[in-house]
Amino acid sequence: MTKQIFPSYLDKLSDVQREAVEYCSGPALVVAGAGSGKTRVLVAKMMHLIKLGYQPWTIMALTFTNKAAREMKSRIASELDGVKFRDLRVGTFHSVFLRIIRRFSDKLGFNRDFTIYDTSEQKSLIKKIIKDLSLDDKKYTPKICLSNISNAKNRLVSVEDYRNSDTLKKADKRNRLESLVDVYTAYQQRLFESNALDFDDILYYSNILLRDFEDVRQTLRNEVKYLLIDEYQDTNFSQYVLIQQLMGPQGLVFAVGDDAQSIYGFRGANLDNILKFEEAYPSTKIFKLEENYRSTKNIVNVANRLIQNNIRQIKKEVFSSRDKGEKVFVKECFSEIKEAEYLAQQVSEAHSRKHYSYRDIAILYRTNAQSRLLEQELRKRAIPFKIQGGMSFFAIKEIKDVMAYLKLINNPNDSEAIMRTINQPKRGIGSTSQERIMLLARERGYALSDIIADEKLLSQAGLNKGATKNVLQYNELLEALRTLDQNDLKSIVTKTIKLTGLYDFYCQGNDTESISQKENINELINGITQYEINQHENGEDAGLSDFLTDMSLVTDQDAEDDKDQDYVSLMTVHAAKGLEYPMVMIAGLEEELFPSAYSKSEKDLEEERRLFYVAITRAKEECIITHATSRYQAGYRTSSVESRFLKEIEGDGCEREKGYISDFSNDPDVERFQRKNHESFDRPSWQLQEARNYDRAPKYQDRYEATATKKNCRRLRKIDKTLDNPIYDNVDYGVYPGNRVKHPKFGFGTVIIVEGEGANKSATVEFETIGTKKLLLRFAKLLRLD
DNA sequence: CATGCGCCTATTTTT
DNA sequence: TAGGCGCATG
Repeated sequence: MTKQIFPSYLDKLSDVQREAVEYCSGPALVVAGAGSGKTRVLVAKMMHLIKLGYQPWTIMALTFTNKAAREMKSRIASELDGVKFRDLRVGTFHSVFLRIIRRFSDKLGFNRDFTIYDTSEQKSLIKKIIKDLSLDDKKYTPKICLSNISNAKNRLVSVEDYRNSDTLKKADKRNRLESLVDVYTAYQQRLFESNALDFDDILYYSNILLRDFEDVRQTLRNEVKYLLIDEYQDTNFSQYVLIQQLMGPQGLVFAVGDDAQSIYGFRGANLDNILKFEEAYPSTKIFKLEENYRSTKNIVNVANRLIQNNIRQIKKEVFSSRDKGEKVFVKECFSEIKEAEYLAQQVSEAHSRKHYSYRDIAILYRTNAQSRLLEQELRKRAIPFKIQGGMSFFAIKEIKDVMAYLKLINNPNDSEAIMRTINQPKRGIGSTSQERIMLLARERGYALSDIIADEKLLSQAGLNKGATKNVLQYNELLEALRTLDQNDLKSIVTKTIKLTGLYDFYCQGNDTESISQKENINELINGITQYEINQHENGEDAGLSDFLTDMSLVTDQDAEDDKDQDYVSLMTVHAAKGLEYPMVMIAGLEEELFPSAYSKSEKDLEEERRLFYVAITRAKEECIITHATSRYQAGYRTSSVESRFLKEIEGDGCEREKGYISDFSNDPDVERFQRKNHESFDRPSWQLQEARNYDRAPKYQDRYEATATKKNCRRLRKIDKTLDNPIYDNVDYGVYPGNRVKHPKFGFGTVIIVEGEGANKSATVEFETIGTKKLLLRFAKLLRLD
């Protein structure tokens, strides 16, 4: 009988999957290996709970991407009659809790119409703060400040906590960043004044709401009976505590995740959350989904062999019942150019000979910069492709401008939006005037929105007549925009674009830039129309504030892929998480690249290994891995050592093809590289100033002259004079004349002589003698600078 | 106040 | 090689 209403959702499951779905009497953790049907389990769980009598809206399901949330929602809504989209409390952590914060915003002292600041707004705000506090902007970069603030919030460290923490004080002192507390303090203050939150605040304030407000806690606990969490391995401390506060240690928490796929540590994800799930929820039942339905035996075995090398992980035996399939193939290429040629050729062969569709193929890489050459080679062969990720639509200048005006309609206090729009398009309010306004706001505690509306305040700020008039006009424009009907999205947007003058500014010219700007703006209008339609279909509101809220949480990651188009996908490994392709190619398996040069600690290396694991396990049928022995990077040609991970995957089911050039001196490529390299030797520009940089190996200092500049920083300029004592040493891995190599002791050097053949080459290298602080200082002395 | 040149640095990025 | 940013110039 039940089966008629709930068609076969349990039948489709394996035994373990079904057990996990049916266990509903306490917290549970599902450790779901790659390709083990985790989404299916989550959807089945939801349906099962509804079958047991839970009202749909009492089940909260949290994901990390909008895409995952949308997929879950639509699968449930389509399989269960009578369950409406909007009844499902399924969404990303951020979107679900953003709603909750809006509901209770008065408790936090925020106005209900608060804005969410994106990364670029955060950055621009922090820059102003650094300037205001007159801190050294070489030491206090936006990146450093923001990552510290973000870390603090993710660990639920408030401004006061930060100020009172001896540990943090010591740490900052050690890093000579004593003023970070002040930056954090000012940053929070400014956000508050602008009635704005950043991404981390959403989770942070949700925690505060649950911690400090008994009534909120009670209300929410009554509302949420069961909690489902996807990708649990990627939760951070803030999310971990949030879940606990909401559900309690005995709570009905159903967490699904794979510790082997935790790749967002750099964003605060804490692997311990999944490793120590039982400690947080003592009565937990653990289910392990170990059958990989996605990939062939060879692929699963190779991936297993790799991940074995990690110490911090949950024991499990992932297996495949499929055929062995093709071997995982590892190909050594001479250079990144050869690598790209090879991969493009493989794509083309797979398409023509093996009859793969282009959309069956993905090329993955560690860094976005690697996509360019691949792009070139694919284009050469007229292979259709799409690069996933890259610049997001909302990061485009003209789109940000329009969005800033829209935000300003909604939240007049949004100071970032004011500063962005006040002279965009140009209306004669230059940087001096802008600074004067900001100065007055800061010193006298006025709100920006008050100053721009008040002639007296403007003259008090020191603006001249012309500028004052312009500011007042700008303010009138804003007032006029606010009278528009906020529930007619399309009209408010088109009118905003016209009335602000942005349309004239961007859409008039006939040059390629103007045309693309015009296209982007039209794209925005189309998107808004589509948004209105979708919202109405799902029975949800589509006012300006809904739109702004939703848009503040979308990413390009969420874009639907075109099912009818046939193209090869290019993306970073991070972006590939959760996806699968019959054929996967992974490029650039070299030390310093994959694993990244920035991942030196054991912990970081384990994360890189997991990243490679994610990459391999995207493949269903075939996996090709490449590495180059020489790579042009950041302006230099460098020799690369193959990634340590390649050794780790060697064995059954894995085949390698190494060093195909034995006599490089006759290879036209080598000659070309030498020539190219010679050019870069002669490049006049090169770096290294400032004492703080001395401990980093500088580039190309075979010949330099030292000069002192005003700013107390030394500049060494290239002169035609060879260093007295070049160091020569042998390097034992594949190198080519003219390449730069790194020696553990001597730093960077240039290959001059290479002996031996094939993979057993060794090289004599001339090393720069000033790779370290000490040596550099000595060098400076030599030139009578010190 | 707007524009252009030269200098500097250079991961990954679910929200 | 490239984008971003600060400073100097018109």
